Amino acid sequence: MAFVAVPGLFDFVLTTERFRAFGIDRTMLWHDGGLQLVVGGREVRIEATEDGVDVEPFDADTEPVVRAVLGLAFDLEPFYERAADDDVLAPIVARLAGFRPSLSPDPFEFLVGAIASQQVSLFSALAVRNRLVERFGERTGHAWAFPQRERLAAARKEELAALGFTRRKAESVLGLARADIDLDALAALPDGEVRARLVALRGIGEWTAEWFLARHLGRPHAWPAGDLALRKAVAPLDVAGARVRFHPFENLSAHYLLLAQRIP
DNA sequence: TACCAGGTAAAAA
DNA sequence: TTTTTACATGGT
Repeated sequence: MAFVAVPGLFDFVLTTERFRAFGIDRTMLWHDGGLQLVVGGREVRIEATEDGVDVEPFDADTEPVVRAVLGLAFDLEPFYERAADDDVLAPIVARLAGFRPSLSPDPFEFLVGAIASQQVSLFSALAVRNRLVERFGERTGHAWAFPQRERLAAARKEELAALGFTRRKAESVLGLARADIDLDALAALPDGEVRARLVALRGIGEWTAEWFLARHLGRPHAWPAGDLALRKAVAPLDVAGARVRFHPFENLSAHYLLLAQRIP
C-alpha cells in the first residue's frame, strides 16, 4: 500500500468518527478498521499506520480526495495556540488533539446530502441518503459511489419521494441537479459570493450554504450559526457572539465544539 | 403515542 | 416586516 505522511497532529479515529456516528454510510464505509470509498470507479481503502496512513490505490486521482477526507489542509497548530487561551476551547482541543475535520470532496454530493439533512436528525438523513445511493449510485467492492449529477437530473420527483425525501426536498435535489451552475467553479469565489450563488437555488438556504463553505470548501471563517446542534454546543454562549469570539478559527471551532458534544 | 432532530419556503399576521 | 406552518423520516 502507498504510505501517506500526515502532519504530526493527526488522529485517525477522531477524524473518521463522523462516518460511524450516525449509522452505516454507504459512500464512506467504515470496514475492518479502515475507511473505504469509491473514487473514479475504483474502491479506495484508507487505514491508519503508526505515523501516517496507508492508501490503496494511491495516485493522482485518489490523492486529492484522500487529502480532503482526512482534513489534511487544515493548519491545526495556530488554532491550538489560540484555543489554549480560551476557557471553552482549551479543554476541548486538549481532549480531541489531532482531530481534523473531514471535508466532503464533491460539491454536488455534499449539497444533496445537506438537503437530506435539513430539519431532520442525521440518523434519519443518512438512512434516506443511503437509499438514494442504493437506488441511483453504483457499488464497487464494499463501498458505493454517490449517484452522478446527470443520473439524478434524469430522475423523477416521485422516485426521490419514494426514498424518503419530502416532495419539497425532491424538487430541490432535481432543481440542483438540473440547474445551470458550475459547482466546481464555486471554489474560486470568496465566501460571500459562494453564499449568494447557493442561496439563489431553490431549497438551499443559509444553513446549507454555510455548511458548504465549512465542510466542502474548508473555509476558515465558515460558521453555521443557524445549526441546531451548534447552538446547543456553544450554549450558554450566544451563537452570534461565539462567532466573534472564535474568529479567525470559526470553522475549526465549530467542528471541535460539535465533536466534543458527540464524544462527552 | 408523541416529540425531537445539524431547515426552507410560502402563507399568514 | 415578522411570525407561523407544512413538510415526512428515524430514534427514543
